[in-house]
Order: sequence, then C-alpha cells, then structure tokens
Amino acid sequence: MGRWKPDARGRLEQAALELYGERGFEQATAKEIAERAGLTERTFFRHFADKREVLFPHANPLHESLVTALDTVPDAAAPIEAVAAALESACALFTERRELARQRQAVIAANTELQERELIKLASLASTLAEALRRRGVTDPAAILAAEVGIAAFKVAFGRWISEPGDQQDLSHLVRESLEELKAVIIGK
Amino acid sequence: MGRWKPDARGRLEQAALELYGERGFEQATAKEIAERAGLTERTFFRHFADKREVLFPHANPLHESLVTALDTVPDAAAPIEAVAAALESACALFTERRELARQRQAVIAANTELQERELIKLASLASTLAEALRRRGVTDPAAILAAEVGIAAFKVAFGRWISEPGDQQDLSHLVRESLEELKAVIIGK
DNA sequence: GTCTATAGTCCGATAGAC
DNA sequence: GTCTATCGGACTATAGAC
Repeated sequence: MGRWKPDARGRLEQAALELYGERGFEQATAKEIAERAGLTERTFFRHFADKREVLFPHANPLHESLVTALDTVPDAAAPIEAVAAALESACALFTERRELARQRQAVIAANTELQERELIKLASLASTLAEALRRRGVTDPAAILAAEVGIAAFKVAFGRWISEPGDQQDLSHLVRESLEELKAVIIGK
Repeated sequence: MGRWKPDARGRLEQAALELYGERGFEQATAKEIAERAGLTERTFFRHFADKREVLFPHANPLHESLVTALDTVPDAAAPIEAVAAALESACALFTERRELARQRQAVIAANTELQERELIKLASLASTLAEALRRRGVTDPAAILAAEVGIAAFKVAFGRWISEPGDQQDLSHLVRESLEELKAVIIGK
C-alpha cells in the first residue's frame, strides 16, 4: 500500500460528476470537488487543465477504437461505409455504461461551457477520423466531409440512445439507422 | 453630441480583434482592450459576457438571413436542396468582408477557447436551420441531419474561401461545390 | 504549497438624454 | 422625475507561476 489512496484521478472524476449533478457546474468549486475526493484544490488542477476537463476522458478510448476499426475495414469499402463500420464497432465501448452516460449528458446539457467542450472533443474526433481516412487514400474534401457527417449521425443516434427509457435499443443499431436516414436526406427521397 | 463617443461596442470589437491579432488571445487582457477603445474594463464586460464573445456578432445576421431564405424556398424542394439554397443566398453577407473574415479566422485558429466558442455558434446555427426545416414539415431526425450536414459543407467551403489567395472564387460557388462533394461521398461513388 | 494576475460579478455613483 | 451608458471599487474563483 502506498502513502495515498489509489486512483486519485478517478476519485476526482467521480466527485465532480456528483457535485456538478447535485448543484450544477457553476455552483461547484474545484476546491469542493477535491475535498470530496480527499485531496486538495492544487491536486485537482494538476490532474485536469480546467474545471471542465474532469468530465472528459483523458486518453479517449473512442479515438483509438475508431482508428483501429477503420484500419481493419477492407480497402474496397467506400469512405462512408468505412466510417459506418468504425462507428458501429466503437459502440461496444458504451454498452455497459448507459446510466453513466445519461448522468454525464444531463450535466453537460445543463451548462453552455460544458457543451462547448463537448463540441470541441467531437470536432477532434472528426479530425482523427478524417486523418484515418486519408491514410486509406481518401482525398481531402471527401475525407473531412465523410468524417463530419459520420459524427453528426453518431450524435443523433447517441442522443436517442440516451433519451429512450430503459435498456431497449442497441446503440449500434441506432447508429445504422441514423446513417440510413442521412442517405435518404442527401439523396432527396 | 452625447457625452460619449459613439459606438462603444464597435470600438471594443475593433480593439479586441487588433490586440488578439497582435499578441494572441490569452496575452491580451480585457483592461487593455477597453483602454485602447477609450473605455474601462467594467464597460467591456457590460457589453460582452466574456473575453471571447467580443469576436462573435451579437444579433447574428447569418441566422436571420438563413431563416428568411429558407422560408422563401418553394415547398416542393427537398430538405437538402432548401438548405443548399439558404446557404448560398447567405453567402452574400460575406462577399465584401473577405479580409475581415481572414483576420478573424486567423485569430480563432490560434486559440482553442475561441474554437470552442466558434463551434457552439455553428451548432446554434444548425439548430436554427433545423427549426426552420421543421416549420416546412420536415420531421425530426431528417431536419437535424440536413441542417448539420449543410453546416459541415459550409464550413469546408468557408475554409477554402478564406485560405485561397486573393479574391478569386465566389463563396456561394464553393458552397455548391462542397455540397456536390458531400453527395458523392454519401452515395458512395 | 504559496502567491498572484486575470476573469467575471455585484453594488453603487454619476452625468447626460428624454 | 426616469432611463441609459459610463465609471469605481470590492470581491471570489480560476488558473498559472514560482
């Protein structure tokens, strides 16, 4: 056993999610979060660049998952199909965490600053995806557009998955559905 | 003549763009911006909720322009075509302001916090667009997707318009081009 | 771990326009 | 008198520097 209780970072994340949920993001101070986790304010800011960052995973497993999935899709697949396959396989990361995801999204939905951070994380995800597409030989306007459009479909699917009651629909199923709707919209049924 | 020089807000916007450009967003304080505009820090914060907001127009003409354009598109047009028409007509707002747009985008590109604010403004634009589509009778997943996809295409077009040298291409032409590329990507050529 | 600057808020004061 | 735009000072939390 070390001198400190293990997983300071995880305890801060947990405490922050609780406090932001209880009294709102702006009403919770970094000091309070740290205290609830048995640490000092200074330690909070050593782990997270700012108050918002504590809600967003550091080494985002979603990035890695998307890239490895994309790299295993057959070369013959069209860009949008490759993106679809990658998104669907990444859904596995969420299946056991629906309640946590709901809590997190509720906190984010209640505060504009947190929404800003969420959006830039999604934009970074789109960049990662576009970069992986370029490695497949997709040239630039198409790579960016396919990535952005894929993320847009994922956002819609995720929103539905979160808001539907209970544990009914599978996220990957909803993603497939959103992408179909997207096609219908673009082709102009 | 009043007691104060006119257009305090405009002077603050001008001073902010200059200072952010000269020494970067983080290195410029609200106090300095206010002083350059002949005002005090306190007045800066009465006009703008925070340091970032000074770069983003208050009553965004882009919102209005998109909505009125969308409302005049024939009912028969498919959602994506309506969005395309609205975006193209809104391009007129930028034609005389390419240099200003370049300056502004350079400042934003240099700072993450400003990118966050930019993204949430674009998200708000997409919401406005989706809402206008719903008024046309487009039902919800399609309305959101058409709006998001339209904004994605616009972003790509705007980026090209800014980065190309001189005053060659027309923005509305680049928007039409991006939307064509989008179609090609989705259909899976 | 302490110390500090900046962001951003709150309350009140002032001075002109109407 | 009311309304509106400015200024002044005190204050807290964030976040970075030492």
